[in-house]
Parts: sequence; C-alpha cells; structure tokens
Amino acid sequence: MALKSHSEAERRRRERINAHLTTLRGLIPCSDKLDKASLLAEVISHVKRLKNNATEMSKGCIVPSEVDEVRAEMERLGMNSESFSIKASLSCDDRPEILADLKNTLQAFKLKTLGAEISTLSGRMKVVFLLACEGNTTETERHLLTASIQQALKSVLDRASSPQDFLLRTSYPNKRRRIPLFESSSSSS
Amino acid sequence: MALKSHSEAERRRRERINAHLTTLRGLIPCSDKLDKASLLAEVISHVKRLKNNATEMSKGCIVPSEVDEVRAEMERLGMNSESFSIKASLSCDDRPEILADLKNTLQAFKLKTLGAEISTLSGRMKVVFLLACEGNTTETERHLLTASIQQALKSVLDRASSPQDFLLRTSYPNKRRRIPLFESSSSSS
DNA sequence: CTGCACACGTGACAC
DNA sequence: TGTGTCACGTGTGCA
Repeated sequence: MALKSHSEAERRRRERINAHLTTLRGLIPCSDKLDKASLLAEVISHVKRLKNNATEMSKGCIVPSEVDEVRAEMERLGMNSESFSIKASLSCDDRPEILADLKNTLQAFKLKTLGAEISTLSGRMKVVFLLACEGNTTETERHLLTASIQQALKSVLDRASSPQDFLLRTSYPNKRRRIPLFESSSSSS
Repeated sequence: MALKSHSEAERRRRERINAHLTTLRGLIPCSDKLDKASLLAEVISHVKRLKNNATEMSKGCIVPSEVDEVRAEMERLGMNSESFSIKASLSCDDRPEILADLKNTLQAFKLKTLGAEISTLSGRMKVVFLLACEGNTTETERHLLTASIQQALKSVLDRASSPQDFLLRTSYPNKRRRIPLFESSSSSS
C-alpha cells in the first residue's frame, strides 16, 4: 500500500540520479567503467579545469577575438540567492553604431548594469559587461535569463552584420579577418 | 563481525560520494540547498555550457582547447584549381613525443607543409598547420583528402592515449620543441 | 496523512 | 576468502 508507493518513489529517485550520472559519464572524457565516486571526482576536476580556462579566456582577455562570438555566463549568487549576476561579452567588427542597438536590447531585460568594458584592436571590438538581476529567482529562471541574453546578443550580432556583409559572409562564413597565421608575406585585405 | 565491516565500508563509500557532491555544490555557481538529483542536472548543464564555449572558442584560435579534438578544413584553392590548401589542427594533452607520430602520419600524404604553429597552455598543446596539395584535383578528391587527414589525426590522438604510449613517453628523449616536424624546404635551425 | 528527500543496513555479485 | 561497489527496501525527518 503506502509501503509500495514509498519504495516506488525511492526507486524513481534512484533512477533519476543514475540517469544524470550516466549522462555525466558520457559528457566527461574519461573511461566508462568507473566507480560512481571516482566519476564524481573526475567531474569535479574537469569542471575546475573548464572553469579556470573559461575565466582565463573571457575574463582576463579583453582582446577582441578574430571570430564573431557572444558569451553569457552566470557569475555568482548573492547570499541567500536574493540576486545574481551575469557576465556577457560580444566580439565583432568595430562598428560603434551597434552599441546603440546593444543598449536597447539589454534595456529590455531591465537588469542593473554593474559595469562594462569596451576594447578595440585592429578593426575589431569587444564589449564585456556585468549585469545584475535582483530578486529571488529559481534555478531554471536564471538559466533561462542567461540563455535569453545570449540569444539577444546573437541577434545584435546578426543585425549588425546582416545587409552589407551578406556577400562576404556567404563566401567566407565566420572566416573573415583571420589572424594572418601563416601568410607572412601575402597580405590580406 | 563481517556484517559490521560491511556496513562500515558502505558508510565510508556514502560519505565519499557525498563529499564529492558537496564539493561540486561549491563549484557550480548556482547551487545551495538543492536536491541531489537537481544538483547533478545543474552540473550537467554547466559542463555542457563550458564545453560548448570551449569548442566554439577553439575554432581558429591558437590556444589549446580543453577537450581533445582534431580539425581539418579546406582553406582555399589556387586559381584554376591547380592546387589547394588544408588547415588542420590537433588539441590534446601536452606530450611532445606525439609530434614524431604526427610527422610520420602526415608524411604519408606527401603534401607540402606551408607552415605550422605549436602552442601550449597549462598542460595542453595545440598544433595548427597548413598543408598544400598541388596538382589538379576534383571536388570529391579534395573532400576525401581532407577527411583522410582528419581521420589520420584522430588515429594519432588515439595512439597517443593508448597504454603503449606510456612507454614511449618515458623513454623518448625529451628534446624540446625543435623536433624537425616540417622540414619541407627550409632548413630548420 | 501524503509526498519528498536523505541515510542506513543488507543481500547480491565481482575480483 | 574477504573487500570492493551497487541496488533495494525501509526508517526518519521535513514540507
């Protein structure tokens, strides 16, 4: 009766956890037959590495990347989860007029802008800013908001490069203005 | 007796797993007081996000990616299709001795090496090189060659992570980056 | 009372 | 044979 439902619920719980565990097993580049505990240890180390690498790249690197890209990550929660912040960045060709679009786009989210930084280098620009979302939010809300911001930045990028660059983009999608890696003599326009 | 040691061992196992779980709870920027299952779900999404960021960033970037990967793309054709070039890259753990394998593997294709670049970062390495194939080739031939090179690089990666490589690693005289990898035309210093 | 999540001990199976 | 891990059912505390 009640006993049965209990064991059933517990079994559901178990298989939920195990499903997530096997998902992680597939996600982490480690051998498949591992202890449940060792798997978690591997996950920990990989999360650490990825996080270090990501922060090293996007936080410390204000140099615009050679490819167009947007980035949006949850940064940290305030205590008691009453607020959290999102760090987002955008790298693209240096067109100051997209800043207006960027501003309008971000205003729609009604977030508090804690800070922003703009850098340019050889025709490329990068904008990185820190947004704060106050008030209680659930886990999924936070992720949804982060994803929405990322999507919004992507749309800014699309609008910025839509009409005039269309031909360029179709012939060399995302390949323009590559860092002259090998061609020391030949000049790229 | 035996029963007691059993339950004891099981308890140790549990607290080991839980310790790893709390560690993860601290690592993920969005978690406190969450279901054990929800925590794992969050870990999954964050690993995915970080991994996507890493892979997207690694395109055309010379900093080694966090995940092992190979890349091979047709770059451009010379006029009238009398030649074309392939840009390929390989990211893996920093083991200089795989450069020898890489060299042998690529020699089989008898392509001209236009240039190469090796970079390392925190135990990871990335090799990017530009190969030229001269002579007339058809569309399908070009794609086939590119795919073959990619496959070859994959095999290098596989060999590098197989057990026998361990012996190679320990016995190989660790000459620094001066391995004559691309002695196509100019003399290496 | 009912669902929900956790820790515990135990049987089963592997080396 | 013990010394591991795993899955299961159950007891307990919390909304």
